Amino acid sequence: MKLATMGGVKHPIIITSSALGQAQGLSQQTASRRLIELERRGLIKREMLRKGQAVMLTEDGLKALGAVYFELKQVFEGEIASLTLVGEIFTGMGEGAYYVSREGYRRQFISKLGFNPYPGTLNIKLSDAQSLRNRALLELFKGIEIEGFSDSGRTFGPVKCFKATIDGRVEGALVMARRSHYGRDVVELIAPVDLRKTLGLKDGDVVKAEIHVAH
Amino acid sequence: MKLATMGGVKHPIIITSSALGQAQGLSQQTASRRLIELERRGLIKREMLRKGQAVMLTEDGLKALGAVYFELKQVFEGEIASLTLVGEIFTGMGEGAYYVSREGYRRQFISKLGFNPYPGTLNIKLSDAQSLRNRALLELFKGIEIEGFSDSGRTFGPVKCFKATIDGRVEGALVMARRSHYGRDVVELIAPVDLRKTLGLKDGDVVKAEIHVAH
DNA sequence: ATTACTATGTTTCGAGTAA
DNA sequence: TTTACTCGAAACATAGTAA
Repeated sequence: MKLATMGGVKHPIIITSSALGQAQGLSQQTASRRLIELERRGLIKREMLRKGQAVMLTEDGLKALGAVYFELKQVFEGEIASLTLVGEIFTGMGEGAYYVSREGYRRQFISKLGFNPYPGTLNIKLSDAQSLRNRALLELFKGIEIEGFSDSGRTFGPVKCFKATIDGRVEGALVMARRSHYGRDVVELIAPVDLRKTLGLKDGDVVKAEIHVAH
Repeated sequence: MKLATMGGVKHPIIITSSALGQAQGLSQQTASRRLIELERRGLIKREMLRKGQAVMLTEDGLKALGAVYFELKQVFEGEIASLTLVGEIFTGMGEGAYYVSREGYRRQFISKLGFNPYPGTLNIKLSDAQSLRNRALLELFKGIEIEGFSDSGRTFGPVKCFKATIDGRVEGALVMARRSHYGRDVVELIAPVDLRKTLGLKDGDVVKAEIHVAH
């Protein structure tokens, strides 16, 4: 938490173990040992410098902190209903259309999301820090589970979904594969209609998705 | 936190020490000891019942939890607006180093900014109109107050600081003396490291500082 | 300068158990 | 049943110091 409040979420912070200890009212040795332990647990990444070290939270580290934040948020503000993601749309290589139209998935989309998805996904590259944080928080929610299956010798993994309102106008869903072909800063949306056409979007346009997270 | 998430904020919750321990992956003894300690510190109120005890957070207990919540909120909601200042660096007459390394200031920098400043300041002459406007706006924010003090017959005045991200890489701070030896178009930055060395800067180079103004 | 190891002291934990 | 004490064990912190 101290590292996060010092700014180690966005950029690495350059700090010495003794300064970190001092900031926490602890010794240099304890700060050093804790940094080692956090690194071992994969919660931070470190790089040693001549004067101190560059420290930054990992995705897992931010997630662990998010779990605490979340619990407290529920105490102070009640349940969270939705998270907003903002980013630019871009064209993928058509894998989205392929997966979405697999019958094993399509059937579940219809029964669990309540709509027959248009064969294609809208790819969004998240741009701002808030969206990246919200994307990390989404990992903590259960969402709507789409089960994996096998089809003609291929296996298709399980997928987690969230209902979403896209640009305040279209009801669709966010789909998150356990192992995505994109990085953590990309999300994919589906809807009963062709989102590009319906919303009049082209590559580079900014789109906003409100993700509904029934707890 | 566990007691709060169990509902002990509004109404007392009725619980046994062994159930509380189990909920936290701890023993009955530890849960009991912790309840005693929380009560001693005035963070909870208790009433023993035949089967278990009625436990509720006090005002102080909720306040203590709130302090943690707000710190995390700033990490995740980014409730910190920021202003960008751009300008050319130049060499002063070494006064910066003198002031920064006064123990009366240094101690406060460590406790209030979270780092031990490198003994020297990076002077920036603001070049564009936007930066000059932002510099003026900074006067309106409270910032982080560094108190004045006396040392061997000399008085050192109060200083206002803002945490800052310099060139998107280093976390430091903007320091603004109430009565600066420079004009309104000059700002001074400090950081835990030698900014010139770390960022590879020389006189005349343009540097960008993102000033965080706690809301 | 740093980081981080070793040794030692201190705090925290839980088994056993009294009330 | 409970709560909570005692006490040995485990975890954690810091001083001293090597690299």
